[in-house]
Amino acid sequence: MLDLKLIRRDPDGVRASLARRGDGSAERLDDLLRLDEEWRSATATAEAERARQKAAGEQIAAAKGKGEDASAAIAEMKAVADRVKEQTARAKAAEDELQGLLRSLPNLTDPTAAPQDTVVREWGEATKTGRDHLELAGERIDMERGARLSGSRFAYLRGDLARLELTLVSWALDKLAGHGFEAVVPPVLVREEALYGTGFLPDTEQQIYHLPADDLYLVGTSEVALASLHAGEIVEGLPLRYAGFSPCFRREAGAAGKDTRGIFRVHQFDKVEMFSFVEPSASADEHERILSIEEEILQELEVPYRVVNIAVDDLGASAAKKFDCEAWLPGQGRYRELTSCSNTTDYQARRLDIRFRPDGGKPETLHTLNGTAVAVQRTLIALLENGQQEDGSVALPEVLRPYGAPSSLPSALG
RNA sequence: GGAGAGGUGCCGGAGUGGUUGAACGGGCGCGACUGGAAAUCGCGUAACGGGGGUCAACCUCGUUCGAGGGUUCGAAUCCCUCCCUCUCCGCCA
Repeated sequence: MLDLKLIRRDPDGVRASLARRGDGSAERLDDLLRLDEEWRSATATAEAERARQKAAGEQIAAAKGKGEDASAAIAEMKAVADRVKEQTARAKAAEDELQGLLRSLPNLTDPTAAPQDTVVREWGEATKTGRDHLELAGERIDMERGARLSGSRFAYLRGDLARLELTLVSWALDKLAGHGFEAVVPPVLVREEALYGTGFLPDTEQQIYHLPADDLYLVGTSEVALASLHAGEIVEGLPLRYAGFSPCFRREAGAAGKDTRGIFRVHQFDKVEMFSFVEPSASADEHERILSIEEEILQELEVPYRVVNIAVDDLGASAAKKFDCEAWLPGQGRYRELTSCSNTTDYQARRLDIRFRPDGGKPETLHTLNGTAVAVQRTLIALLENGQQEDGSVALPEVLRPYGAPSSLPSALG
């Protein structure tokens, strides 16, 4: 949610920032300003009536206390009470409409968010082509039985690969702990408020699983649960950093026919996610910091990648700026998104009412950021395809050895 | 799933229709006392919104006693819905 006071102070600046999204949100600003004026005028009227009512109420109380008859005053107050009710309702209606519009607007855009997708840098040799992850994994990625159980886009991870997931996660959590991120296993079944608070609603409803019998939603990322960790709080000790490990659920409606082979795009996957709560002045640096951790992870996993500054018209509602790390996948012969990190500035924090107290000052809305550490399924693809040998076996990165990974996975060919 | 109890300020805990933003205690801050400290005493201790303002640490009005509705001249106190916590039984990883 945007800061209403900022919109009042600098409507043109806000309009220009929103206009970069090209989604029509900038055009709704005039309506918002009009509603704001209406709300303020209605509020002033309602509060003046209310003040009169309270003052008269005290007199009635005082009179009764002295044993005097207050029935005349009470009769008179009925009219005032009606007027208070009427004006309060008017102010509430204006406020509801204003809030509704305000909540529908996406975040402002960062001036350094790119006009078009822009490659920031590349790392590693992105030249190799070869077998894809399904050929290399064999039955260790079991799509057929996954589909028999749950439908398309579901898979069993078996044997070596099931073990490798745990290795990756435990390695990642250790690494993140070294960077100050506390490990968290969050709930993945959440209330609607959490999705509104993080800006996934009303933005991506077609992606989200809903359980109507209990009115709960399955999260598409632990970002939702991590952001809500401090909802409604005035937190201390910034920066606060969390590494969430959880399954993620996505309906992938609208992605029919896209990435249908293998586990690149599935309805359920596991992810280690970074999430930071920081002071506003620190969020740009934190964004770079999270990006550098993502790069460190890919480098240590020996996966060639490139960093892309994502086009401003392609950002989700809550992000002011986003980087993707795209890994080179020899099976596809191209770069594909593996991880991603966003600076959501104060957008989620305002919706979730998360603040901090600056030195001796009044509470202020803080900034939140999120980034993928390890998206397990896609990382497995990258490891399999980049580590593949002539004979179909797969060399694994050295860093995983201390966590129990073998130096290579046996071939599934044969 | 069944049966009860309860949600009040930073914390504990009063308060069942009328100057209650909220007794009392604790914590915390400032001051006094002290060579210093403890103890003691005094004062203070929220957030949000509107309006004003030398746009500020200020003034003023309003809101907030889990959330949202309702009754009433007036609600923390009465009614309804929802959320949460606790206890007992059942069930279960």
